[in-house]
Formats: sequence, structure tokens, C-alpha cells
Amino acid sequence: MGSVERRERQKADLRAQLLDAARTIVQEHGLEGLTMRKIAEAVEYAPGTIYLHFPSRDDLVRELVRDGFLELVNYLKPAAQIADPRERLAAIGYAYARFGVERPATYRTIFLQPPDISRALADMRPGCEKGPDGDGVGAFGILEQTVAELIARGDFRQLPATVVAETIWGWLHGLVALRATCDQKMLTDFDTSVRLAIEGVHRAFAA
Amino acid sequence: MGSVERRERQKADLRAQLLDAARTIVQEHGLEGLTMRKIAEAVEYAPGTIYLHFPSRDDLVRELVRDGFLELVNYLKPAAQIADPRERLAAIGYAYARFGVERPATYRTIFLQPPDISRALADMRPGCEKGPDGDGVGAFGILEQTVAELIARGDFRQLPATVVAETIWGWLHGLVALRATCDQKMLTDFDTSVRLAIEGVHRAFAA
DNA sequence: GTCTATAGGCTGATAGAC
DNA sequence: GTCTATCAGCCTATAGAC
Repeated sequence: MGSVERRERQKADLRAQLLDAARTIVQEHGLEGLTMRKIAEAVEYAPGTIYLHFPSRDDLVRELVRDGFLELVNYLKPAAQIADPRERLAAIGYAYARFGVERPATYRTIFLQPPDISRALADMRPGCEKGPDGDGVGAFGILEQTVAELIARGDFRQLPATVVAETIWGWLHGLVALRATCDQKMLTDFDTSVRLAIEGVHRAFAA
Repeated sequence: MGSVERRERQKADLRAQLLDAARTIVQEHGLEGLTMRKIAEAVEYAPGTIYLHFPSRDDLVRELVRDGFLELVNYLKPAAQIADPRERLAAIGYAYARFGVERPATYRTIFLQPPDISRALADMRPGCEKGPDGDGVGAFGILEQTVAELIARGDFRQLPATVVAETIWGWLHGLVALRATCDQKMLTDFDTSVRLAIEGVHRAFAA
């Protein structure tokens, strides 16, 4: 039975190795540059071997996307601990922006795919926005909850929290996405535009 | 010589037909789904014939991107005519958003490409942002000029116009890009979030 | 479990007949 | 100018030997 266990572990190890290799390739060449051959080459196995661990490339990609969302949530977690919702909102904004610039390939993978791929991945997205550990702990849930508190406290205008949260998300998404695409053409320092956006959010939605 | 002229015109016609066909394919399948074979099939010519009019696929794509920027400028032109800079800024925002939702494939083509393609296209972007007809008439120039007027008039805070304009662009870009990628997962009505963003811009940058 | 080999498809681009 | 035919390369996925 010991040998069976070892075999199981080795199989799990290879699976993890494959995902790791895939992540590295995505960092370098983007999701569109990820091929089964490149993964196989990276772990020094034959291409066909991958299909013993993943039924198809799509399934492997779905796993990468899921991990990408978890990574985002990990960036946001420290900010989510802050008690004061005003401070917390600012911290969430900075953390989100930091995720975008520190992990541009991950950001692209989860948020900037062409429509067909996006559509294929859409059914897993609620679980990620709302969080895999229950409602409200996922990335979007953290933001929405904070906005709701600010509205309840009277700091923010009486608008639906979801609407405000999605609008704020959009603003930050735009700044990050622009960096991911036209970085060398942007004239403004990234930190400056993020700071302006976060201050702007408070001014824009203040009661 | 008359026949030479006719031949020239036919050649020009085919060139235009090829670009038209390419545009249609991009609308349906995105830039990544654009292939020489599909273009050839659409105009009922052999694939190799395209290479008599374009040296490579990349050159054809560059032409499409250039056209995309011109299309954006055309969307913004009516708004750019408005005398009052406050009204003009709002109109520019709505027009930009309308361009994004009415021409999602064009939007993707010019603003949401993976880094390698974006980098390859980067050198033509200044000519488009600043406008092909001279400084300040291009898409970004229209926005920047309007912001500069609002600052000069004392309506907006004393910040560099470029910085404010890029930040505003980012906000709108985020809302449009989110629609282009996660449309079916967004809970807020698009018009509502655009309106909130444009009001928010005024509140955020008001002196 | 892992290999080699390959099927069957797509791609951009080119050579040479007409 | 336009065609047919094709090169050379990539891709996902599978079949069958070991």
C-alpha cells in the first residue's frame, strides 16, 4: 500500500508541476501563448502525458483562472481586515492596483480575455467574485461589503451598494487595464492616477 | 492609358474589399480570429492574392487599427463641437461609452490587445491619440483640451491637464472594458454606471 | 504511466503555371 | 493579377507499444 501512496503522491506532484509550469509560461507569453507542448517541454515529459492529469487544455486553463482569482483575493485580504470602512476602501483600491501591476499576466488571464474565452469562463466567475469560501469573502464581495457599510454609515450617498461597487471596480479596472495594454504610452505616473482615482471615489460618492 | 487607370481602380477596389471583409470578420471573430484564408474566402479570391495588396497580415492589421482610431474620433467629433467645456466633457464621455458598446470588436482591436501586439502597434498610437490631422484633434487631444479649459476656467482643480485627462480616460475605459469582457456578469445597467462616472468626474475634480 | 508516432487540423507565406 | 499547389510550421488530442 505504501507504494500505491507514493505513486499517488507522484501523480499529484506532476499535476502540481504542470500547473506551475503553465503559470510560468502564462507569465511570459500570456494565456494565448500557452500550449500543451510548451508545458510538456518545461516539465520534461511527453506532451501526451499531460492528458493523464487534465482531460483537455481548457480544463487546465480553468484551473489557472481559478488560481488567479484566489491570488487576487490574497492581495485584498490584508486590506479587508481594516476596521474603518473609509480606510479599508482606500486600502482595497491600492491593493487591487498593486495586483494589477505586479501580476499583469494573471490580471490579463482573469479579466482581459476575448469574448469567447470569457464566455466559456463566465460560469465560474460568480464563485470567484463572491468568493469560494462563501458569500462576501471573494474579491467583489469585499468591495461591495465595504461600500455597503459606508452607505449605511451615511458617509456615502444612498445608492445601491452593488451599483457603486461595480462603478468603483470599473474605474480601477480601467487604470490597470490601460497599463497592461498601453503602458509605454501613458504619461501619468501609475501611483498618481491610482491615488487620484481613490480620492475621486470618495469625492464622487460622498453624501 | 484608360485601361491602365481602370486596372488601378480595380486594384484599389480589391484592396478596399479586402479591408471591408477583414473588418466584418473582426466584428464576428475578433482580431485573433482574423486569418488570410477567411478574408480570401469572403471576397472569393485565392489566399495568395491578398499578398499582392498587403505585404503581410501584420500590415493589414495595422490598417484596421488605424481605421478603428479614426472611427473613435468620428464618434467624438459631434461632442467636440460643443462650446461649453462642462457640457462638452460630459458629451465626450457618453460618446466614448457609446463607441465602446456599439463597436465592441473595434474597441477590443484598438485597446484590448495582448502586450506583444500592443507593443507592435504602439508606435502608431501617438498619431491617433493626438490625431492624424494635427495635434489635439485626435481622440485623446479632444479630451485633454477640454480638461485644460475647465482647469483654466477654475472649474477644475489646478492639476496637470494630461494627468486629469488620462485618469478620466481610465475610468471610462474600465467601464467599457468590463462590458466587453464580463457583460453577462455585470449587475448594473451600463447607462447608469456611465452616468455615475461622468457625474463622478465632475465631483472628483471640481475645484 | 510514460513513451513514440501520428492523425487531422489550422496558420502565414511563397513558387510557378497561366 | 490571379490561380493552384504547396512548404513549413504550429496546434490539440489520441492510439498503441512498452
